[in-house]
Amino acid sequence: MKYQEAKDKFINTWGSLGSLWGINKAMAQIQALLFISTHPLSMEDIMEDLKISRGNTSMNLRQLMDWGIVSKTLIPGERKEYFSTEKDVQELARIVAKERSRREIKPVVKVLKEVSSITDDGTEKTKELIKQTAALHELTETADIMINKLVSQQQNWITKSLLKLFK
Amino acid sequence: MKYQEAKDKFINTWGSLGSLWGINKAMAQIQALLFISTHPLSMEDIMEDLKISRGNTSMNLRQLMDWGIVSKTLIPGERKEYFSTEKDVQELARIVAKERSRREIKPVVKVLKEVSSITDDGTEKTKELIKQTAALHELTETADIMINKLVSQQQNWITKSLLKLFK
DNA sequence: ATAAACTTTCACAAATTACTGAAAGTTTAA
DNA sequence: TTAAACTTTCAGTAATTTGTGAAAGTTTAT
Repeated sequence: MKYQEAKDKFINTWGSLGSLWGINKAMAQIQALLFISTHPLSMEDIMEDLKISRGNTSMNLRQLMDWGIVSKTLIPGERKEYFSTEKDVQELARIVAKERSRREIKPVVKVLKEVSSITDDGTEKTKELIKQTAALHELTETADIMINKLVSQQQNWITKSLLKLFK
Repeated sequence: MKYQEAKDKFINTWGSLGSLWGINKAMAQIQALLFISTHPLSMEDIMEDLKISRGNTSMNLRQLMDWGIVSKTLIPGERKEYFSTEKDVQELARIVAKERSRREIKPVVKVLKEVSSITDDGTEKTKELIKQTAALHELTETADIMINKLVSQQQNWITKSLLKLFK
């Protein structure tokens, strides 16, 4: 497999994986492209390489910047804006986990908590609703906390100890 | 908040959370409905409660059964088929994690491995591609292993120890 | 064998989501 | 202050995903 083929394969695969971490295809592809690039790229570069429109590129770059994954890099003497992505995968994972937690998991945990706190009127169906949503609440919250912790600060240390523990 | 209101809120919220674990809205809602029901439901029951068509109900139930989350429950003397879902949230989490790993993460890990194994032709861009995809490969594989382990067998014990560790 | 009771399939429709391209907006240099 | 170089916005379009409903299929009782 040659460079170009490998590159395309990586960008495509990573692009379709996007849905798994909650971002769209173009966004994931732009990130992938920057991730394996040796230098910051301009909007023009990205458009050409991925064959997507100016508007699409602009909007997705903006989103990636909102997520804190991509940043503008000014190149001295150049008028154009250049973009580059966080290159440390651990840091990348940290950012993604944090953002998803904030945007998607937290609101659900909140609703589960509310629902599981309704007053028990003694009927079987109410008891079941309370019991099951409470269980889900606990699970979701626990998973959220763990993912965030796992993925953050003490990473290397914890990752290694846990892997040992699990083997 | 009364029973009906709480129930609707739960079903809707859980439904929109669906995308997070890779299933569509109707599928997540059906699962949610079964999850808080005190007894197995027929297709008719589900259609009426969620106001979705027969075809939609049938297809999504089938998918839920493919995932191993929902099963047919025959009620003696009844002609109709009844459906119920796994009620243990831990078991539920285990199934979902396993399926997603199999369907989505594994293939990506495979591609990352391939791409990071291309022959190094000495150019800077090839070195970068190899280096970055290798890092991603390691991270993805580690995350996959950990999630699967976390979510499986020794759950209670491990969950508790880890929560203590992290507090 | 027949028909009633029920489920599945699938062509088409509706809804949602993503993309385009051109116009409007912004910044910089002279 | 003007105009060139560049970026953003957004209305309209395209692509994708999800849902419908009726016809076809299956099972069961008689």
